[in-house]
Amino acid sequence: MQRAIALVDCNNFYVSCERLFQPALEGKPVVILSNNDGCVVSRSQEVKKLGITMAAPWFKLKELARQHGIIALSSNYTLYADLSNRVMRVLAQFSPEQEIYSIDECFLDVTGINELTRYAQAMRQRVKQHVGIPVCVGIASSKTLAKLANHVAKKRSSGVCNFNALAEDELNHLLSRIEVGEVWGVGRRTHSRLQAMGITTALALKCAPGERIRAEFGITLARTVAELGGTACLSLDEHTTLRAQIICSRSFAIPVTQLADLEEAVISYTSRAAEKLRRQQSMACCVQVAIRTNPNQLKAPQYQPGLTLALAEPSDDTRALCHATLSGLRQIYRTGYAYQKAGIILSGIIACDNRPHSLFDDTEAQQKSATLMSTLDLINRRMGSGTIHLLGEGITKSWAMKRGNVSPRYTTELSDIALAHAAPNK
DNA sequence: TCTGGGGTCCTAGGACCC
DNA sequence: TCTGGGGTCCTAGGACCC
Repeated sequence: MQRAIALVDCNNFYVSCERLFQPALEGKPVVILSNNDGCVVSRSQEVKKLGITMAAPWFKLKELARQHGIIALSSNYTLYADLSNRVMRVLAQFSPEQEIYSIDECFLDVTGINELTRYAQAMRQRVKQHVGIPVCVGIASSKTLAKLANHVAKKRSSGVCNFNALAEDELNHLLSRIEVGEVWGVGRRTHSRLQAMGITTALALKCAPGERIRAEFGITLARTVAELGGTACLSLDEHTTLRAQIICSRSFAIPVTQLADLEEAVISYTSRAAEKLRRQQSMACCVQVAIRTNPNQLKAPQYQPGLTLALAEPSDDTRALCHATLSGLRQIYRTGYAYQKAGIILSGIIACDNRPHSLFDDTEAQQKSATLMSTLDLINRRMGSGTIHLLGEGITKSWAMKRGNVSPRYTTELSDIALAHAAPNK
């Protein structure tokens, strides 16, 4: 039986989330900005038509935005994450095998289902009805082809495209009209190298000699070529495994020069990462800390050090992890630089159940730590993130990022719901 | 003046071992 | 002066994704 993989992708996800709660934004050009209102991370259809690209720096677009009356909102990840969960729960009803690939898309194994096109229409309708977010569905025999089918679906009013229902020459005709850079796994670098070889369309890549691709580009692109030919090389990953690394990094609202401010930031990021670590019931063996100056500030002196440290024993205790990241920070910090960003990475991640035991384990201290951490997590979940935190995180956080125009957390914060109702409907 | 954040996979090269 | 071959493990860096 032919394998059938569906890729369901939300349309302009962050913009659609905002429109759900501010219907007045419907039909207007809207962009959502990254942290610090730095660049564009989601665009409405009207904005895409103006030629504004993904990740374009906002400050360069302000004049164009004024001319066209573009509405810019700061990103509100709490809201987007909550709506994403709802979309994914609805889609899970359509297949027992679901891979949540990103905040706004998932793969579903729909092998063996009859009338796939009608089935895909049912997905769209149910998500629209239950959550209010518009989605498009692409179906094909491999994940890479399903991504391309979705690309085609986005341009159709039906919002659905099923490659499995097409004859070979019909499919090839569609692929011949898609630029090779649109193929999943072909980034900027590979795109220009392929073009230099005369491979400019998805069809040309599908027909490229596998061995030459393998030799010149490596195994990853060779798999992509096989997938374009309908041979599934990538399986659905149902995320039962632990994350291999947990990253927390942010740019500052203003350049930071003092060690004390960097210390506050690093403690705060380590605390967020430690929460994630405990949420997946795991411990880390290594921490990495990195800071950097602004690489776009070409004239300023540049410095971007990083340091990885092994912990004496695996830990999920915020205090132990902060102790390590702070010690790393103090080793790499130098005066005389204007730092723009700091980040930490937890790695060497193992499940708590697999923690190695040693003769010298202090069981009592370990239990105390576990109790303290789970109490901390419980309070922060109930009372709001950051209710209890280490004092070293700082109170004022002068370095914290700026978000000029953020919407209320309509679905997750009681006080914001009240605010939403009190606000006059302009 | 102002350019995000969080992740994965692959590869090359060094250290080390027998 | 001459200085093997093969294996493993780790890390850094590159490329990609959304």
